[in-house]
Amino acid sequence: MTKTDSPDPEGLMLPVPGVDYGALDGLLGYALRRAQNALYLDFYRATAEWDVSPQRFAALVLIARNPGMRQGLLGQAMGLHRSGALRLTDWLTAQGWAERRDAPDDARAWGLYLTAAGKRRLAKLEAAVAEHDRALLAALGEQGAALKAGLERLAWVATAQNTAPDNKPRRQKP
Amino acid sequence: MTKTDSPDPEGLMLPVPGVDYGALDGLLGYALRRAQNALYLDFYRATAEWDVSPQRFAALVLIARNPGMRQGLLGQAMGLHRSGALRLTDWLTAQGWAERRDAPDDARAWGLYLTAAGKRRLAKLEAAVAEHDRALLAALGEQGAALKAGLERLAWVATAQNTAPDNKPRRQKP
DNA sequence: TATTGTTATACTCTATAACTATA
DNA sequence: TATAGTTATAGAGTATAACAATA
Repeated sequence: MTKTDSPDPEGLMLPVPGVDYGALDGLLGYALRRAQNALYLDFYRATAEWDVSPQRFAALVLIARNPGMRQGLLGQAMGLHRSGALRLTDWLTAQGWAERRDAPDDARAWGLYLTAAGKRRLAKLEAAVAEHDRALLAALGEQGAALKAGLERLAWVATAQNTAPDNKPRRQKP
Repeated sequence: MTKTDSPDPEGLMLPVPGVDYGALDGLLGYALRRAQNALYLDFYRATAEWDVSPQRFAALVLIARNPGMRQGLLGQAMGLHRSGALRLTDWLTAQGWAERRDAPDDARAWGLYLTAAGKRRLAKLEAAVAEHDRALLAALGEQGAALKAGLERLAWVATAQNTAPDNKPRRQKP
């Protein structure tokens, strides 16, 4: 008789001893992917109690700081397609954390607002996330601030290459 | 009559003027996400001609550098579940770029190898990716090397927090 | 009993396309 | 004709669970 499979989450993109990573080890992009993978898992650990993904956390913050914002603007700020912003908003309203109200100046649009429950949830999440980030920066020491500045510059540089006038036609994401 | 929707890829996680990002702007994790988003789109632009995702590119490199490697080891190296490694391998073999051969020492396992076509495709991809990375590093100047080192340290630090003996139980990825 | 790989299934994320109502 | 949001659908990506063959 075979044992029932144990849960097998993995997800840790650790370098495996004995595996040759070839060109990957030299790539800035691969280092970035490894770091993002590790931070993603760490974010989940830090917020395990509240079960909210980084994306949904970001949406809560944006709606809280920009009450009445349009669904489409939320999508634009988060790099999402309209349909993605719709599903994200659906989820937040289903949790009872956000609500759609008619926009006064445009009958086609909604204004998004956090509910009282949403504000309470966000307050807990923000505390956990801030503590998590603080612990990371502390572990990195003085390298931390430089790293954050470097990442911001990298985002800018990569975007500039992507939107340069003379580059090849852009392909859709898969 | 309504116009047919034009394609609407978006995906650019640019800061939107007039939107207040609140706590997000201060978080290392959010800076990392923005950078990864920008680099991801830039990778696609640089490799548009060959239509291979970063993940599939990494799999090609790993199989090329570790001929005969097990499917499970590929998954482990890439942070994938067994079933994910299976689907990735299925896709690579369907393209005619990789093949499964019986492992000599274990009748349950496969050894993975690139085909001649797979090696040719990888050579083109590696050239494009290396050039892409070189351009990025050049744009970053002396900050580039420090950034890469910082990312590697960040991955290590976040993993250490995640696997520390006294932390809370880990939740599954969503 | 544990491991390798498979099959089947499901959920999330994100896209495309076509549609409605409004501007 | 363009925009805000919706619906329906599809494809990655990744997970769970149960299974067979082998170790």
